[in-house]
Amino acid sequence: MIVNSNSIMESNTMIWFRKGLRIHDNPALDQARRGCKHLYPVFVLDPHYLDPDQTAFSPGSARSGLNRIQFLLESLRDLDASLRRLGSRLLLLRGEPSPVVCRLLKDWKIGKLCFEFDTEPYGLARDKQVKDFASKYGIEVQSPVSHTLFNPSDIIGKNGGRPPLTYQSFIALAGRPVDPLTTMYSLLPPIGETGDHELLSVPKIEDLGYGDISQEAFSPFRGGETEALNKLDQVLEDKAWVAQFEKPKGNPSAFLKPATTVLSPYLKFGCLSTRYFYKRLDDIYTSVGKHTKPPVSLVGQLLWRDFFYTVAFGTPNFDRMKGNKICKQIPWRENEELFVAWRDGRTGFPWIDAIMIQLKKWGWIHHLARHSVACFLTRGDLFIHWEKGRDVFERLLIDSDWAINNGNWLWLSCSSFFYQYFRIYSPISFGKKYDPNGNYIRHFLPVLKDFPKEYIYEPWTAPLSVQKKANCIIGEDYPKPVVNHEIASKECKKKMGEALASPTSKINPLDQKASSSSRKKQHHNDSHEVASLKIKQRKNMK
DNA sequence: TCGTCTGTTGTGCCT
DNA sequence: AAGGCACAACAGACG
Repeated sequence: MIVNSNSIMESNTMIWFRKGLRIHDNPALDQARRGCKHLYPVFVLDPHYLDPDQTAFSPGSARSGLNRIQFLLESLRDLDASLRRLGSRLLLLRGEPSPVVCRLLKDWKIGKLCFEFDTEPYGLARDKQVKDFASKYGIEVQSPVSHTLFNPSDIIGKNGGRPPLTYQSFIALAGRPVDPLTTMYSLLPPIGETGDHELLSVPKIEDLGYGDISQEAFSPFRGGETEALNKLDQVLEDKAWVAQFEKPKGNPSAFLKPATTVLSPYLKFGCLSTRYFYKRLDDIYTSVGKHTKPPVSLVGQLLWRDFFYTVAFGTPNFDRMKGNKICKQIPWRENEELFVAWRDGRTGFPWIDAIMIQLKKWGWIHHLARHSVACFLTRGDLFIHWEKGRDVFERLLIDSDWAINNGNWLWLSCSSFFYQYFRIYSPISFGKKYDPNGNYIRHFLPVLKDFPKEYIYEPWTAPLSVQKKANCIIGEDYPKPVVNHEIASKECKKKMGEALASPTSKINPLDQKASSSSRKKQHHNDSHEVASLKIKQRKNMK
């Protein structure tokens, strides 16, 4: 703790925005604006996040698809506008965030630095550099936890130093979250001298070197706190819907009016405070009386978010199979061809492909749609590593969130939390039960739009005359299925059963040395199974 | 929390 | 008035 002896140092404060791109319920901002003469609101544009990467599989940077970059820029534009209304503005700089912030701290003679605590490994490493620098120069640092309902450290502490691994145990530890701040600002302290640092205005996506992007379909969801609060009001208007919300009952094929709130991208960037959202929901529950409960209710969804944040924070290598103590070790297979077919929406299963196209175009898909394609890629059909799928989601989703995305891939692939590996989503009947006419498929896969509904989920079974009439020949205009679901899912179940029963599924190659003989044996079985599956697939293609 | 398939039972409506 | 029919809701097997 730095003593408040140096009034010159005290007078300059920096609020460093990363997530938490909002004014409302922003503890870091609130702490920053107190008792300072000059307030410097900073955001650092990271070239790795923004600049085009030609080697990536979709338009975007090394770290993000175009839709999420767009969402971030919109959020920054909105934040800047809000700050300007309060007599301030967003100071935008470009470069690697930590060194840039350190330079600014020094050049602007900052006495106090505030930023929202970030629990992700990337954020922790980034912030450590800045904290070390600050402590070296006697700069006070405040980093309140406000991205989640609870402080993951508190929950882990209450649980004896280990993160709770079930939702119910998490709930038992959590209690009620703290109330959001309700302070309304009319004016923030002014910005001081900024010297010769180049301050940018929020770039347009065209300014980032993406050339002609008019061909890319952009997400229908706009970023920013203003948009978030408007959407929240819209969602909460229908109190009966809010009170009766049950997550598993949503319709994944609804896209004109999605079955969930689609507030996740705003939570991801902190355009919407999760504590404020919680409070608003709680008020509705109180006024309505009868309402659904966790885990299925809307509040239950916020708690799921905190659950995954907590486990992710307390689990080393949470985003990997190897070295991850809570992750089953499963001999996933390598198959680039099948993986690329999945990623690019060319599996030949219209339900799967339509979802992957919506993901690419919108940057958002329904929760159960995520389940469908994740199951298909991993334990359901292709038996490909969940990390490969995780990477695709992480890039394309506008709401992609490190803890939640990894948590759900662990869940869906039966690698952690959930192990009912024989519960496999059918790539044919699951979608059909919600959307028998196939409107969702027709919309996202227009090549199939004239297929009769009898065949639209399994177009390869349509007689050639039907294919001709629909102007879409399977194998030419739309791919044949890459696997036979009956056979592939049976193989997967067999392999999952063996993998989960095997003691090696618990052995963690980085922690414990598996005996070399058992490893060899496992590898042998693995390649044998892949070979036999390939033969079967070839047979089915005919 | 969030599977699929099949078979049974119950319901509403028609003739 | 009883039988036929379609369909929803549910239960159990499967793995």
